[in-house]
Amino acid sequence: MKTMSTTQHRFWKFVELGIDPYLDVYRYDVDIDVKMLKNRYSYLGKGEEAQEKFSIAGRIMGLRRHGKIVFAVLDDSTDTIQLVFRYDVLGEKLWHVVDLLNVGDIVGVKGRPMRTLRGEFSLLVEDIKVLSITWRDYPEKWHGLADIEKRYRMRYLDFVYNQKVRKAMINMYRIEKSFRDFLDSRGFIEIHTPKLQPIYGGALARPFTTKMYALDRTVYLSIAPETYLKRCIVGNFFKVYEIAVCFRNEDIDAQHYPEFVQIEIYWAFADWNDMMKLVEEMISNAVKEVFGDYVIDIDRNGEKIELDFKPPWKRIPLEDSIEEYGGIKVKDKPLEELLEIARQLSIKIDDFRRGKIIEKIFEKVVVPKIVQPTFVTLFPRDISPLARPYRDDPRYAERFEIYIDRLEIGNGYSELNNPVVQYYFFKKEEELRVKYADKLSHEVEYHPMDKDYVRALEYGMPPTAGVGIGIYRLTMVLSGLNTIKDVIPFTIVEQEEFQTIAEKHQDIVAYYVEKLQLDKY
RNA sequence: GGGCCCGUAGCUCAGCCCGGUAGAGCGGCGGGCUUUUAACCCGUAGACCGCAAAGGGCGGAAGUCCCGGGUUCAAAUCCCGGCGGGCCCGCCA
Repeated sequence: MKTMSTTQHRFWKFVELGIDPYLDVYRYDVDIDVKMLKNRYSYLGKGEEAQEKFSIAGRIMGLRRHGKIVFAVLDDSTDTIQLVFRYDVLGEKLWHVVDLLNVGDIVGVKGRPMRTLRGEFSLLVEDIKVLSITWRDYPEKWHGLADIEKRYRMRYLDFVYNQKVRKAMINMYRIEKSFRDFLDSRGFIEIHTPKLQPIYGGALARPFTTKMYALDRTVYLSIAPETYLKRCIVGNFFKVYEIAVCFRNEDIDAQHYPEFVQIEIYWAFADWNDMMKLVEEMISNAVKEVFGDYVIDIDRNGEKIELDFKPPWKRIPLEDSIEEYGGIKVKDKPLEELLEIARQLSIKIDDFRRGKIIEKIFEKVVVPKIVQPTFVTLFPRDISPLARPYRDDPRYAERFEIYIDRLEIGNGYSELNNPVVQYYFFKKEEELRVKYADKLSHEVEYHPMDKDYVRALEYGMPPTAGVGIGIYRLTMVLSGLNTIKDVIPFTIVEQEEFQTIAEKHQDIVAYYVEKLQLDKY
């Protein structure tokens, strides 16, 4: 808003006209949405008007004033439509209202569908009701809201202005719905696991800690639902999943955010191969449902990418991929040679497990080259403490990761159901933690010992396959967005100093205190 | 944790390198225009503070160009520190 030293606030002009939406208007009868209206009257020719009247409501996104005719753009969240306000149609009184409109105001309008001489489908407005006003100026129409800081600070404006972000929100909802429908049709049920846990686990990450006053103890925010969903398997829920919020106290970048959503699926009597089939079917099915085809075109910062989700996806063992994509042989190489390869690739190694080094090399030379949906299989056993050793060679785990457009989207394996080996792996993880603790402080994470989980396995877990798929990352890839924060509805920003309208305009505060008798009741 | 970049009117930005009274477009306000599509044309206020206000006012102040210091006759501009945001690297998906 303007500073009020030279101008009366627009609000008072509405009051003069006898309009105060906060006092007068509590609802508005909408009888069609813009998308449907446009479809129904697509046949209208230039200059033609329909006879039926419709009421629609939404936000004014543009105003073009031409004297006794005004064109506006209304966004009702399904689509936008041009409104035509004509003096001769509206009459003196309503014309004053149109005169006061600003971009950002919320209105309900009633009128007849028409097509202008220039061919623009419109609503010829016969009645208008102001449902809410904006007290702040909206961004410039051409650039919209471009400042990145403001976009995250005022995400509601980002939603209004940035179609790609808006679409991503809808895409994400539809993908999740598609996953749920798909799993439901196969007999899976969703179970919500605790977000507050006494022992964190199911992934290797630094947790958030918080205080639970009821029990006077420290608890961890869930870093993954895995160990609880597998307890469900032990509990004879043989097909379970959860679309779970996970918290990991790590840094933020274009691919990571401390709070994120993933779907984890556990399927008893199946192994990793079954799970890969399920995953490629589930994701490709969702892509087809949401985007209409298995093959989709992505615009990533002007770079055109075609992604083909039609099953089956490429499968390649991790060590083979390093050779295929990077021309480097790592299979059966001694540790010293692996370290030398890492050094030449200028990879900093501070965790000297063989598998970790191979994984690093993989991330450096292979990941930036995988564009089409791909399963990378056979991960080193020593960095997979919850996975089952590969049946043909115990140096590997029956584990796969899903890569799409150079991003790790998911991770799955034949679940380790042997409580004795599970305990042994946890013990090893503990030792690693101790070994590197003083050297690296918080830099390297290991899976903590979880005896309660081991006991659950001791009651007998069937052979089971599991997978986790990052919903934000998948949505980000499918929406052509470059940073994960763009698909997260609201991200954290530091507090900022600013004044509210009430702080700036005591006269308006006084008006409402009087009108609503706020000081009396 | 390390490196780099950005912060100027409600919005989008220029000005900074090379110090000399703070700019444009959009938006606002006033006027014109009954078929526009970032409409157009004319005029105008607006960057900090205070006071007035049924109507576009009055006054202060060389003064917050994110904030605080410094250099200088003079700082939006140069230097140092901080705050906020972004990008890259390390770590987690």
